[in-house]
Amino acid sequence: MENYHRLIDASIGYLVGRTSRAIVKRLSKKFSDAGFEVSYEQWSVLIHLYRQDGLTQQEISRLAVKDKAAVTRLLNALEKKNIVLRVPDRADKRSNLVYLTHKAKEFRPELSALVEEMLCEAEAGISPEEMEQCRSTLNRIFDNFDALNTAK
Amino acid sequence: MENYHRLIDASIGYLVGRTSRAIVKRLSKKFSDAGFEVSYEQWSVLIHLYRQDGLTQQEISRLAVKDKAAVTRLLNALEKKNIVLRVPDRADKRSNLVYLTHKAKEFRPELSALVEEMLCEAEAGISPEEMEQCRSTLNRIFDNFDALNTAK
DNA sequence: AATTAATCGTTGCATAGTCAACTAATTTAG
DNA sequence: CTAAATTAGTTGACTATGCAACGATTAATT
Repeated sequence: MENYHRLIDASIGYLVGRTSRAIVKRLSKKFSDAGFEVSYEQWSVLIHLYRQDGLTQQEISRLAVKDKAAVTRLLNALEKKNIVLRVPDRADKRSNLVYLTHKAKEFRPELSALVEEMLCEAEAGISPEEMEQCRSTLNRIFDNFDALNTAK
Repeated sequence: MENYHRLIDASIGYLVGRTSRAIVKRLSKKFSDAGFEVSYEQWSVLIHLYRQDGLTQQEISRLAVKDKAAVTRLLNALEKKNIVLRVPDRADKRSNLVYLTHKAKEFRPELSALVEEMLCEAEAGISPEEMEQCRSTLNRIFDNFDALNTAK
């Protein structure tokens, strides 16, 4: 009977899919409860800018592992809320350089704290070694697909 | 500097998110290349029906870990393509029982084979023990969030 | 038995993600 | 140096997701 187990409950697609949705749900709730008008996905763009300001959209797309069209729309939302700023690159007129506003810098610590909270919730009852092992395996799986998706 | 590492590259949200998207992308390509008009998400509903026919939409929603509105729409798409069939439950007039059509049963082996292929690609160069460990950790993480998301 | 609760499914609204087509700018080849 | 190829970003079309509100039906209370 249980030829299905491998295709469902034990399928890595099922496991990462539902975990991903649960995380988005949890962090979105934390953000909105705390009164921030930032979605999880918008955060996933912001965090790269917090690490380094003035990236092009292409760079953000690559770092966040999202389609450049998705990045365009996330930035539209963030720009409308005065959280980021697009500045045309004078050296290459095709590019925009994306900068954080003062407002964005101001609430960085609070957002980071909420994300830290979420990460702790995720890891409850799981040893650091086990988490590290899991991260490493997820990286290997992603690399396997990345090679296939980009190559062919 | 690298306070950011934990919030980005090593963040479980980042890792499961990008892996999930890579899997959806890969399997969608496999399905469409093979000429099937079924998306990954539609498959994620179908698979539960292959295991057991005649579920209610509520049951599918719970099994697939998706909002019931999402299930309604996936079933609309599947029904339009004559892959599933909604039958009003005579015992409880609020419910529909969802059945597979002959067509769906016919292409089950081929779809399953493509999913198996994808799972093998995912696990390339990773030992069975490591995969099992990863699955177990992902289950624990999901359970952590599930408790929080449903409880509060 | 009648009112109140809860449940099943649908719909409207909002956010995301991808692909393909397109414009504008830049780089590479001939 | 011009023509072709590449790159950056935007837009439109399509799919998927979740939340909240709703009507219909069933279950629970009193």
